[in-house]
Amino acid sequence: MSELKLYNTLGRNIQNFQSQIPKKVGMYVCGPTVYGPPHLGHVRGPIVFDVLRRFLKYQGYKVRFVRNITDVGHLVGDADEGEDKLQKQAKIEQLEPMEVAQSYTDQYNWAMDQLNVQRPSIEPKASGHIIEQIEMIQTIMDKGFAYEVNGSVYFDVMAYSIEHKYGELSGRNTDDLIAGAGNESRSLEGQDEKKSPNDFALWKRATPEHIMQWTSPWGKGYPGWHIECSAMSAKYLGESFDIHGGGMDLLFPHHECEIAQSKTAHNHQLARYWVHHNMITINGQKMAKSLNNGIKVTELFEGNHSLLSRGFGPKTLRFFVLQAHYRGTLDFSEEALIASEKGMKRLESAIGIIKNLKVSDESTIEIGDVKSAIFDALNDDLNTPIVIAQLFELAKRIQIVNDGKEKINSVIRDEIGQLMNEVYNDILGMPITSNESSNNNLDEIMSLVTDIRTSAKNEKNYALSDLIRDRLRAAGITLMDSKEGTTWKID
RNA sequence: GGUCGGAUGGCCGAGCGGCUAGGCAGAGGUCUGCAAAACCUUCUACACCGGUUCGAAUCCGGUUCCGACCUCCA
Repeated sequence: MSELKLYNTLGRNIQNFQSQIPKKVGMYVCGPTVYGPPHLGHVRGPIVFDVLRRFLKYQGYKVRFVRNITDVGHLVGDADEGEDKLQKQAKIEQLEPMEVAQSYTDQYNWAMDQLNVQRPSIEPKASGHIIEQIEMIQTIMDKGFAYEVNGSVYFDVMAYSIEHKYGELSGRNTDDLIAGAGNESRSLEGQDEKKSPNDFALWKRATPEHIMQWTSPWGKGYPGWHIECSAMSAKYLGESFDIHGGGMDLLFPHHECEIAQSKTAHNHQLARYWVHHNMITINGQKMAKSLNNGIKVTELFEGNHSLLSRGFGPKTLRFFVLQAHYRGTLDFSEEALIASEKGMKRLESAIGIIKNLKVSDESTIEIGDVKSAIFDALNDDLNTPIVIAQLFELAKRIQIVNDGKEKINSVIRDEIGQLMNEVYNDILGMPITSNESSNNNLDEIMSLVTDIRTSAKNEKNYALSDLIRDRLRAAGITLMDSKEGTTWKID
């Protein structure tokens, strides 16, 4: 089997993956800011990194997967004038800020469970790591890379730039940033306190009405936008670890700042592989809270949205996401979702007939080529669309055998079953639903009903047979007639 | 304005020098009392203009359009 290769944003090329410690991987992924219900945009990253995590595990790695919860709240855009997001929501809802954060955290985790995204090994909260963040800020200050002004602490990008390259990840240079900064009118709070427009806050002085604030060596305040990830990743994964993941929109400034903070505090690189997934777009535009074009996960599941005529299951959403490569944008539409859903069902119906395939002594089909194509694709920067295409190829071969055009022996049949299970279920994280009903009573009843209908059909009493079919359909059960008899499924 | 990505058939999406994925939709067919489902077969592409090459969707240059980031965001 070939080696895993990943596109590393740090270096902007495909690189062979090698873990720092043999057979162990430390992985940090930026989690949600819990100030609103989960929407479609929140979904792609977790699914992508879940597949990466599952694939690493499949290859025998022990993975420690850390995904944070940002519950401290950051400054919001122009309309909200420096008010803490969580505080703002709290006022609206008349709740404790932590109650709001907890509620959205629960909603987020519920959505992740629905999507079959495995829970992180550790899910640290920013609010629970204020001490670690303060300590890290202090270290950065002690080393001369940060300064205090009026109870706020800023990172000194100029001082950092003497020995380091601020912009190594995002490909920006500080001059361009300054040129760009003056371009539009952005009157961020505290801009004038900074030595350079490039400097970013490590600690922010809190105004009295700020609910979420903590005591620090610089007075009451709250941590800056980027320090939590640096502090918490170091605590749980070490000062240098293997993979740091996140959305492309976090590349700058968030990840760039994390690198600067960690390099100055710890004297070595933060993560060795930076993996960024692209956005889900809607009508070609990214979906974001700030653009107000988001579809909530619950709206998608329930079909309760102007762009949807009905609901779509979490599995469909997961399949939809995995049908595109993680580094490209993925354009959302109901039409595309329907396409994924139908394809997924077709694939799964093929999976469902594997165990019923008639075996011969010999096999006229092989699957070695498909198997190697699948693992080559996974190793090639996690090319899940090709993996899925190969699974369809496998489905095709299953059907050909089922139609009696080719033969299969029990060895190959079991191999197909195992491959499907490993790839589709274990690695892609698509749970294979069993066709067998867990309800024996229902089986008995349906068996009776279909028998009645079959005898009605035999007597050419089509009025009765169609009535049964229509009534069952209304109840959510679809009957399918074939030569072998009538089968049924619950929609 | 700066930095970085894109433009593939009706839609979603792979591919990254020759073998021209895959899914959905469309068309035809098998099956069927009729349906549905399932299965089989099949038609539509590489934004535009040059160049390199025996050969380009794929490499190079230019043009047009689109997006992301530079301000919280997955």
